[in-house]
Amino acid sequence: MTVRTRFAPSPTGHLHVGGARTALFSWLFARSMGGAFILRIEDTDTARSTEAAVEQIISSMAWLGLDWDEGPGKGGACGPYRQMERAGLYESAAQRLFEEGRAYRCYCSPKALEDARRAAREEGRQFLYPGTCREGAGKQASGDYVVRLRTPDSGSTVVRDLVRGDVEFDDALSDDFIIVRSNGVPTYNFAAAVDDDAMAVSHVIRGDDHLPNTPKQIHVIQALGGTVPAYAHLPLILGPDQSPLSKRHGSVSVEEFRSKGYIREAMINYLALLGWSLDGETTLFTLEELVSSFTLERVGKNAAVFDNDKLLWMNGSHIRSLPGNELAQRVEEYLAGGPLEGLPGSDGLPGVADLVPLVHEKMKTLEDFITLTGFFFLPFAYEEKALSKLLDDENAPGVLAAAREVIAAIEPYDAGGLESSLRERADKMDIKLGRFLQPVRIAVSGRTVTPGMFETLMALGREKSLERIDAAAGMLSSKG
RNA sequence: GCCCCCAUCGUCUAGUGGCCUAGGACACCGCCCUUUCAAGGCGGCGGCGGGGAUUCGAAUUCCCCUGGGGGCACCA
Repeated sequence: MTVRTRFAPSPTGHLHVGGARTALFSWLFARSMGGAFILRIEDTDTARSTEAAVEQIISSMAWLGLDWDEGPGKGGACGPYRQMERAGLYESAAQRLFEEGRAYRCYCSPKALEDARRAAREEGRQFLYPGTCREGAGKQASGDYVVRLRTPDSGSTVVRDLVRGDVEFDDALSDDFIIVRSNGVPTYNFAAAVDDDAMAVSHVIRGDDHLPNTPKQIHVIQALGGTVPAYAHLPLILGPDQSPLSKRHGSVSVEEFRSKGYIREAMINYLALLGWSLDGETTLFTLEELVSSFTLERVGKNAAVFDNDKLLWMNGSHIRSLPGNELAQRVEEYLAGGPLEGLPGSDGLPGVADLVPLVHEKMKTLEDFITLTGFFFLPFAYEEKALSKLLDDENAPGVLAAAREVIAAIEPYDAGGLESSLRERADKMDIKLGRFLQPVRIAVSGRTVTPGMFETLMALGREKSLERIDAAAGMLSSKG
């Protein structure tokens, strides 16, 4: 059997990390089985769906590297891949079911049903559509109607789930649900099932919240005479307080993480481990490694809390394993379009490629590049903490004067020479290197944390270094 | 209320009856390295929700309870 999976988001907002995780698992499964991955846009909720959201989702998926074999912008044998463009299919499917007596028209007013529902709730019992229009109601030829699927009154429907095992639902507890609204638009459970069948989806991989819907979809597919696919319901992703992850927990969209300087490798790796594990030992994976080791059998059943700390650590780890030139490229891309674009490297300033090697191992996000190296290309300013440390250091004036002398005199001006001469000078003054370098660091960068001092002095250049040291020394002496 | 799912360190998890005095990772705390900060190395803290049952033996099997979550729409 050919494996065909699909990711079917409804375009009502950005791609959420939960959705991304679902997409990733579907993608991984398809890729690992040599199957096809389909992207299908479920935009039947016309009130909430937007074109901008479609574009957002597509761009987030592309950024993550989750490419699809069939879908928007790609085409495919089972298209179109947007449900609103497939209206005819649902219509004819519903018509067929109606003609075969597997579905019927229901003329009950929404108001009457709502009242009955409320009454049932107040009495504490579950409301089930009573089947008022089930038999012979088609004769009633006037008024709005919806189409309902005739479902079994007894027996049970078993969902064969690859992560949960078999889950049994009592058919007596479900009713004849609506498959076509009075406005002619199909409902989710109908459209999704028709499409899964029409697109020959072999494995439906989706969030846990869809498990209770599954028997309905199975009923649709069976009524259609189709083949019921295998299902795999993934556990939910929770926020730190164990409630379902939502905006109030902070960043939840892939786009937000991207703009905060997270890289796709880390995002993918982290998401993969949210609900899946290889052996409990291996934590760092490349996309290729995930493809070769992913299996549905290793997907866990319990909901997982999204841990920003671990993601951050993992991002740093993946940044560190990027080749230097690749990281520089990512930083350039990250800066592109922002206020800093083109600033590093302009006007004799050190460029991104010059600076990246100095901070490569310190960066946890691409955004860190800016905080770590900003003093090279942004207008000089002291950090408050750094300034007070400089002011409090009684060695500062002497050290600055000595360092100035060394830096001004050294020939050639290189990191090795700088290091040995500065070390020698610190030695002579009987000051430990760390204490000696700190005032210089602050004078030159305005910060207490910088890349290695000698590399920093090199990247900044002799002239600028001296300039800043002189400014600091001047400030110190005028202050008394 | 009814139906369904889930339950190992704070978090992500390994674990499928003896290899578990429960392993790894993040976080946290020490120490080492060191030019600041990271990174790295070493060590530490910390967990099987509760009760029954099966068994020579349960984290692992079964039942109940508790807790958390999902669903019960002309939303998806």
